[in-house]
Amino acid sequence: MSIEQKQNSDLLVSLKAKGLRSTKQRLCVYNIILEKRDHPTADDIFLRVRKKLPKISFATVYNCLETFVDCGLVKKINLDRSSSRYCPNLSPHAHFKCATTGKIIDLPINSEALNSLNSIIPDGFSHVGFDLSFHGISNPNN
Amino acid sequence: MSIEQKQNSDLLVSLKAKGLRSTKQRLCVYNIILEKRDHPTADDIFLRVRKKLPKISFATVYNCLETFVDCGLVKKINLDRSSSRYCPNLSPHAHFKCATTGKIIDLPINSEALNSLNSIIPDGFSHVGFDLSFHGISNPNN
DNA sequence: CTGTGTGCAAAACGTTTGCATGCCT
DNA sequence: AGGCATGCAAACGTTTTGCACACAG
Repeated sequence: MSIEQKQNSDLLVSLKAKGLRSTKQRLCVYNIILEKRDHPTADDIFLRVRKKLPKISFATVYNCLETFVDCGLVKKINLDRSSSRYCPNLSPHAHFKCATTGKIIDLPINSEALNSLNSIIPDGFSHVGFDLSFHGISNPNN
Repeated sequence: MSIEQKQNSDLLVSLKAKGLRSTKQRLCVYNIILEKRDHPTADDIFLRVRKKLPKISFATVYNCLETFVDCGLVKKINLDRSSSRYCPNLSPHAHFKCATTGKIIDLPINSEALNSLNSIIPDGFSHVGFDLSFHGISNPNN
């Protein structure tokens, strides 16, 4: 089974679990997000998907993305007021935005650092999720 | 010297250091941000400032806010795609957004947790700043 | 006086909506 | 066959812009 087929079957399961239909637009958008994992914006995704599905609309891209976020398949990240970006990395991680290259890099968060993050939250607060981003200059080798 | 005078003198020093002029609009916007410290949006600020300066424009509020952010007097926070919010707390802290009340609470970050955050960043990366936010349910007493 | 900051209106930008049509199940 | 998903265009909310005027230094 190819990686893409594996990915599609993940998608099918997740959609079915939510009572959602499998469409070629959803499959294509999902594969595009998994392909480069470069934190594309909705517009980036629209342009890439249109190469394969020239008739797809912007609204459909947004619909698909919202569906995936609701299913927990994709994370929406808002580093600033510009476009939201979409990330298929579901394990605990932070984002580092390089001021020089503009690239966004995933930084894994180990359990020790995760505990430390939890310690910031006062007792009695129920903690559902977090967003952590850094900005600076990444290593030139990256 | 009143707290407001102290605050204004901070602003005057910071503006002067950047070669910027002191205007009644800037003083008023700055005081509004310091007053309630409830992470107001630009629109919130506009409405509050207009009570004191009825002729102020939206563009001026945005200009002031951008100036303050550039001076490092105020932090701009983007928790989601809705309006940016402005925060005068300059010490290291995270934000907790309560899903029930919608309130945003500052959570101080001690030096231990700060070190832990730094440990997430790979060697060779120069780290300029971070943004950390949590969402969940805050303690009902808050 | 000089020119930066302001007020106004319109534009820009990313995203969402309403509605008719298409297609998955 | 039924109804959810799509495509289109227009609307939306937030923020930025261009320009003439005001006022701080």
